[in-house]
Amino acid sequence: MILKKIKEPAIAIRSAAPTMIDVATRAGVSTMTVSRALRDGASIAEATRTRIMKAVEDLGYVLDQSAGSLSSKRTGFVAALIPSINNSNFADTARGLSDSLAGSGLQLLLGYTDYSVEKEERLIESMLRRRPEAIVVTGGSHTPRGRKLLAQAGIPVIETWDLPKSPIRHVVGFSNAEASAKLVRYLHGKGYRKIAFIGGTTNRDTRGADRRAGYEHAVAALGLKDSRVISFGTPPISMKQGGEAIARLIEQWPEVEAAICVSDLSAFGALVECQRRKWAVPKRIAIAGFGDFEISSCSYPSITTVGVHCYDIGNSAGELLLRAIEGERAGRSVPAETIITEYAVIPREST
Amino acid sequence: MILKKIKEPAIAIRSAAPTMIDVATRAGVSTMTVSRALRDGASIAEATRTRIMKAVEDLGYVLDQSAGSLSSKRTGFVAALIPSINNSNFADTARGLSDSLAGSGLQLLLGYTDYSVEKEERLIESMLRRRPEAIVVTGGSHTPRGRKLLAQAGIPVIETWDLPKSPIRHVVGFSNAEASAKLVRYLHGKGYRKIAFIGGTTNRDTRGADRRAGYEHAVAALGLKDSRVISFGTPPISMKQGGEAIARLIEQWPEVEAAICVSDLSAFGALVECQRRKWAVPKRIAIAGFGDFEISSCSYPSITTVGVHCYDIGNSAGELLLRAIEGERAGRSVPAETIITEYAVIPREST
DNA sequence: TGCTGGTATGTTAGCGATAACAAAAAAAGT
DNA sequence: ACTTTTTTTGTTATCGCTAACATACCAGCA
Repeated sequence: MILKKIKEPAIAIRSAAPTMIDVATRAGVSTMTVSRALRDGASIAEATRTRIMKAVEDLGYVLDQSAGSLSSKRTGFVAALIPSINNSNFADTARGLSDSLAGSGLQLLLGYTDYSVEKEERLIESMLRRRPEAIVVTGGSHTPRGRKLLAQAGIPVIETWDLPKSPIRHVVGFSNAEASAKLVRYLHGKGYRKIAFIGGTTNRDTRGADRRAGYEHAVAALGLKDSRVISFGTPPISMKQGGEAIARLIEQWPEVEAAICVSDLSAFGALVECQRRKWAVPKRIAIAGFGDFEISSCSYPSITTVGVHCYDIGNSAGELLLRAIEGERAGRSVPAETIITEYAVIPREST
Repeated sequence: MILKKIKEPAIAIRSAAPTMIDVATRAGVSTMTVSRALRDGASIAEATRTRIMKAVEDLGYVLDQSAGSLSSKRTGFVAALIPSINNSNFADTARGLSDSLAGSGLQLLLGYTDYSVEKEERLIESMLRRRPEAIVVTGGSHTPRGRKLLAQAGIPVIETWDLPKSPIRHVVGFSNAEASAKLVRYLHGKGYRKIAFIGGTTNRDTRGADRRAGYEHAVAALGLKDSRVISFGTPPISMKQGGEAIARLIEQWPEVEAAICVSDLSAFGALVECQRRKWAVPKRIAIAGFGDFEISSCSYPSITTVGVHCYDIGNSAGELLLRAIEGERAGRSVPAETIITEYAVIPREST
């Protein structure tokens, strides 16, 4: 009889993962003391802490944060939505964000929208179900419902990589149109007059669309008569598509002197296509990209581009969001902030 | 008196985000019914469901999954650790994983280890705190404690991108050493005899180290007297470092005929450096990479490489993990599985 | 009319942790 | 020795949801 009494709980306890109660029992303290020992900053007698840690180690216990966040009302999540995980620009932003969060105990919940606002809306909702303490999105274009969800979420919202006309709250970005226009003016200053733009076929990539708009605006402002736009491939366009696009460009407008590509990847594809066809770059045609990917500085000839501080966008967003979270928790009202990140035309050998 | 009673809760309730109780009250049902309405597959009268959805809409209610997972014991998380978020190979794997999870209701918790097993250990622990239903890691090298945490977690564990000697449980990958050896044999078959290897300085990138080992083994097996290894830069080495490395290689062993680079990025950097120095590729020196990044097919000349099915590694890992989760929940014992993914030498212009 | 078998909804009791307060123990001061 | 203060630990009551079981309801049929 006594034997049975001892045996049963022993078996029952080992079948499932240990909980804080198991640790507390083993260390001879209450769960609250265990909870305190596992977070830093709480006042615990050193001997007790050691005893608890021993029990934790013995049982292989790992704290359950979902349970903790339910009672503490802090999930420790920050949600971030980027268009693509395969684009080194956005990956850099994610890294910047992740790095700025390190040490704060916040964990990044990453989602990728595949450049679709509909997918973004679904992601916003599924992220919000996890009760993140802040959310970072890319760009200022959202579905009406997505926008509403963000606005009503009751957490800091940061839109990045763009300067939306009517931002939801905080912004960390720059004007893609203005950056693109700056590149046009740079080419104009170098003497090029017949300047073309290569981009994707749809406006799915809103930043790409903004760059095109900036190009058209700048070309008109400079009094260059015609704009020459090649739209080819579903955004984001690849290296290969950049190559095909430049072939079409030269076929359609043989007089063209320079091409601005929507991204460095397509610019590199265009450059290589020119090399294969023995069109000298920049003599026969100059090529410029956007984004300052590693490849633009490494190719031969190296590619003129617009340097964007991708990592900093993420990093600044992270710092802004930490400030906002802390402010809101302290009951202060946090004013909407817009951080404009820098960019610059980087002249290289291809123009 | 009565007025006060009515007012107070009204004020109190509106201050915070609405909970399921608010929705239930508004729709005139119990929270259980709301809970059922918000998940599919439950038997609910259509009229009731409509009424509940209306209340959800009116209140802007979003389900709290952390609370739900506490009681249902299912968090809906899958953790995945990759070395770098900026490497398109691993990003592809993450995408494959994410895609295979879509529709299952599972969400990816991504972490990057920066090629460090120590950082991996910390990440494993912080991921485990979120009680993921499965965990995917890159490679078979872990700290002893990391290994123990994984083994004791009580969830399916999948090691990827490698074929570990003693796997923890499931594996989806291939032998990097064998793949690298295959590339050596391919070059040997093309008549190259003085073959070099370019990689990083440390073994932090264990797959890179395996590739070097495979190279050395194959060179010895073919009876080629000397191995020529250039170690340069902290892994993962960049395009620029690939360029510097090949310059050193030619300086040190001018007789060298072919170079295998640890990745396509460094191979591209090496290629461009050769072009700048007017060393013909492949005539003066042949160059091969690893990974079949987009750049290797797009560069001019295009780069011979080993094609690895990165996306499939992630995708297969996802499918395997879904099976394992389902099996464990059904009480079945799930046998350890090893899925070997394909790879192939892709001959191109650079060799 | 009463019984069966299904569908639709409600009730109760946690899930595993932490906040907020309470109490006990130890240290310090007089 | 006896307060007073500080440090350490414990108690109780949730957090917001869902599992498991209980019950009400309805149609169909003998």
